[in-house]
Amino acid sequence: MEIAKNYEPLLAQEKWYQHWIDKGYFHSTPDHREPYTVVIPPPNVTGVLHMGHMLNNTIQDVLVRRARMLGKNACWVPGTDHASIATEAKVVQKLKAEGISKSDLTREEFLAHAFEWKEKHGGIILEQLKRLGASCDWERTHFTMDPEYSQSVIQVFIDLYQKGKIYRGIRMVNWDPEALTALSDEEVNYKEVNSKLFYVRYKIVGEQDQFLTIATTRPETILGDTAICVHPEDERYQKLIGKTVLVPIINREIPVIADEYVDKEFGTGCLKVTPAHDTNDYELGQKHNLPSIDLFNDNGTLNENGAHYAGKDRFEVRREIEKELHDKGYLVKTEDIINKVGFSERTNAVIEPKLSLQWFVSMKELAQPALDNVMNGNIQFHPEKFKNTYRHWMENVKDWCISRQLWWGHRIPAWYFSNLPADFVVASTQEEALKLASEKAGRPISASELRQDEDVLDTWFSSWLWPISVFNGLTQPNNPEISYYYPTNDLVTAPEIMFFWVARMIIAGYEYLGDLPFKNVYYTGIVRDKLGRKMSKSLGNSPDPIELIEKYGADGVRVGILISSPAGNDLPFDSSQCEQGRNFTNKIWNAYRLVSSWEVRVIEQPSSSKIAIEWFENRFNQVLTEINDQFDKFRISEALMATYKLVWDDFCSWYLEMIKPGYEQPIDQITLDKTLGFFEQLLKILHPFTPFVAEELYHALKPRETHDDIVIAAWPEVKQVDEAPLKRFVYNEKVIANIRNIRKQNNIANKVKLELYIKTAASHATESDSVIVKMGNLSVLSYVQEKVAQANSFIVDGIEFFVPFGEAIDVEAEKQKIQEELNYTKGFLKSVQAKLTNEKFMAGAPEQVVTNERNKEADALHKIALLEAKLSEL
RNA sequence: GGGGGUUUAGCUCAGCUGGUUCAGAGCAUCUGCCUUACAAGCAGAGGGUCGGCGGUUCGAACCCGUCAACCCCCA
Repeated sequence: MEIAKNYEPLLAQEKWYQHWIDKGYFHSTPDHREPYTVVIPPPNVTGVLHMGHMLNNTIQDVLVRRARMLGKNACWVPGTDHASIATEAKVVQKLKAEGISKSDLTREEFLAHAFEWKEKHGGIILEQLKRLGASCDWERTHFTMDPEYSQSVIQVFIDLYQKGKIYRGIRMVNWDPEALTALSDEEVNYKEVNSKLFYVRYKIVGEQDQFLTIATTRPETILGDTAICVHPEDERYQKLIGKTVLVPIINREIPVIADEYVDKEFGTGCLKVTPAHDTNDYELGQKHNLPSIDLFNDNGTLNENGAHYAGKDRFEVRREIEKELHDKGYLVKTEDIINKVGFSERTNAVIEPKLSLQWFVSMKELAQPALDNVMNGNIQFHPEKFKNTYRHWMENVKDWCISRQLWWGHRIPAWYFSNLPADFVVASTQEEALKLASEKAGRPISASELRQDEDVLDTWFSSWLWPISVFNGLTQPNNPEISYYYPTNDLVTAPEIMFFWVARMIIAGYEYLGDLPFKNVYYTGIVRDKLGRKMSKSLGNSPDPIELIEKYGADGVRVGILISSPAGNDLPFDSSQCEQGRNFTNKIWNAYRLVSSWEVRVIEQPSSSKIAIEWFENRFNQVLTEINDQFDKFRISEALMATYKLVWDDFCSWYLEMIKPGYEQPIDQITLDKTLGFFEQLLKILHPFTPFVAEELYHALKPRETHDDIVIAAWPEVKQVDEAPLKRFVYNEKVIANIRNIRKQNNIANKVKLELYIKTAASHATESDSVIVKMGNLSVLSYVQEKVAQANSFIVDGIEFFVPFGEAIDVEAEKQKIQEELNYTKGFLKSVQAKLTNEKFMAGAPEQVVTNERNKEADALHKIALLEAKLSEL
């Protein structure tokens, strides 16, 4: 049968993925085997597959597939995250396009639209992951708003509330005036922007025409000022401390206070304090008992405290107030300045620090075990350097604002029974809330009096339970699944969400199961384009992963992604890497074509084949040891590179060439069987990286029993390595490379057979001769006592080799070549002898090192003698 | 402003406790080959003051100091 010259991946991909699913190979149930569990970082339901997912999930799949072959009960749990803000924004947008405004809908109606949207789009990424070959247990697909999952989220809220770890309070929060919700600190991106620094003067009360000048980037908040602050040691302002000044425009009187917080060097050294609108000012206000004057409405417009600016947007006010300050003589000057401004991660609106009544998790105590168990290595980070960042954050952890003014998410289970802030209870059902409320109020509370909190919980407040709740570990404590699969083994994720997610999962793990959620965290880098820019939809610089798969095959893309992405390092991605991956799969395919074309006949096994087999067997085990080691250290790209070179260089370029019969010549049974065996072993170690071509060829090699598939085949065992054949082979390689060089330098075609004479004692090992004859394409290989005249020559391991000249010779070129080598060797000898005559070296260096230097000296002397003799003969 | 990291070939990166060929790999480049598995290939070659300077040592890519550039996190 004619086999295609190039591997066509698409058919194989569809066929084998379906086959794996049909056989249930990815489905796991607890059994006697050691579990190997990975939970997927659940992608947003809003998302489509991007290169970051490709990298992340390829790594997970490689780990999972290898674990499965190692005989573990591998379970990779997939799922999606409801992504409160992002999804709500998408749904609002979609409704808007249909002419529906969110405010026209009831909560229930809106949620109906949202669920409909989720059903339609929420599974797209998971479907795309199948194209990549992801071996997830699809029967276990979870969603963070599934009923039982939601139940666990509410349960945790209630539990933490009862433990006093959740509280409700007025705090400064990051307010997104566009999404109209509070955000956690982690959802704010600080970016440098060009701003103006406004120098504004405030009249000092009780002085004639005396002013104090402050500098601010936010003149629109002046109306909310409640103090001016200076540094207590700032000589310029000593006499002002304790006096009062008038806020421009509205002439409200405010005190001048002193605090070391103020930077004397910045601006004028006078800081205006607006406790309601700046986090640091808020803290100053707390410390000095200053009132807070809230200036803004939720949507970023000014409220009635904004005087004649009420109702106008904060940025519009900034422009207008500049003019007014100027016209009225308050504005001293403006300067250009670059400062950092917080933007909402979701809407990109400028964040407004705002005093707001929100729900918080008190973090300090909860975080302690999570910090300790990473620092002591119970949970390992790869690469380890991320422990530093982690520690820093955990040691300075702040309370976590978990309420969001949204509808899409888990509704906060707090129920109010009056308008007083303290009149609420926390309960999982209305029924229970009624009971508790009645108790708390000391009177019967009716259902109509009870009102549930309108807000939902931060999405991360549900995803921090992911490794637990996908096994229903909270709703059904100690059930067989959670007992078996938890703790999970490896988590693969991006360092960007170390705090959002990783740290909090660890916290939840210790708080709720008293144990770590995973043993290893592998941090991937960011996928960047050729110019080093992060790949993003808005830049349009990201290739479509599905198109890549269609162009290069899933295996090719997997290799392309992994080939240069060490843990924690960014991956500068270029599709040429996928080309390399595709070429690699094609190479494997063609190796199979070669092997499959051979015809067996009863003939004697050539000794070159015997040697090749002995060598490759040991080589394979040597490299397999290395590959296993790389995997154990999570050095995935290096494991891939070692595999790549073993297949391409060792197996294809050397082994197959050594055993390859001549054109239309048969092969002997032993060699063929051994070769097929090697091929099968290679396919197995290739399988985690290139599962499709591996499965395809595994079945092409020979007919298989029903359940004999590579996806569940056993990972090869490492066998004892015999160093001797490996060493001999290095010698062979050198000799063959020299012969090839002579061909190259003298333009001798590969077809022309050469003669090789070796000057050495007869005792020299000759078992490799057949390999050298074959690979060097020699007509003669013979041992001689004397030098051969009129020949190209080279030296390997102190032995001289001669290849007689053909008709054309170039004595001068040959002389020059020898001279160059002679010069180099003499220089080398000199440096070695410098060490050996250095008394301090001889006294200080260990014996082994000195012996090595002595050997180097002897080798060099011998070589110099040979080269000089050669030179004189020419 | 505080903390962390990085700097080795054109690109992406290895180089474990300083000591055998330690200056490496893959890709890219160049040269020669359409050799009968594969031109998505074969066989070769070139390319680096290991960021700069100083120090410790018999010996430094590796240890110390310092300067510079870049990146990340936190404020």
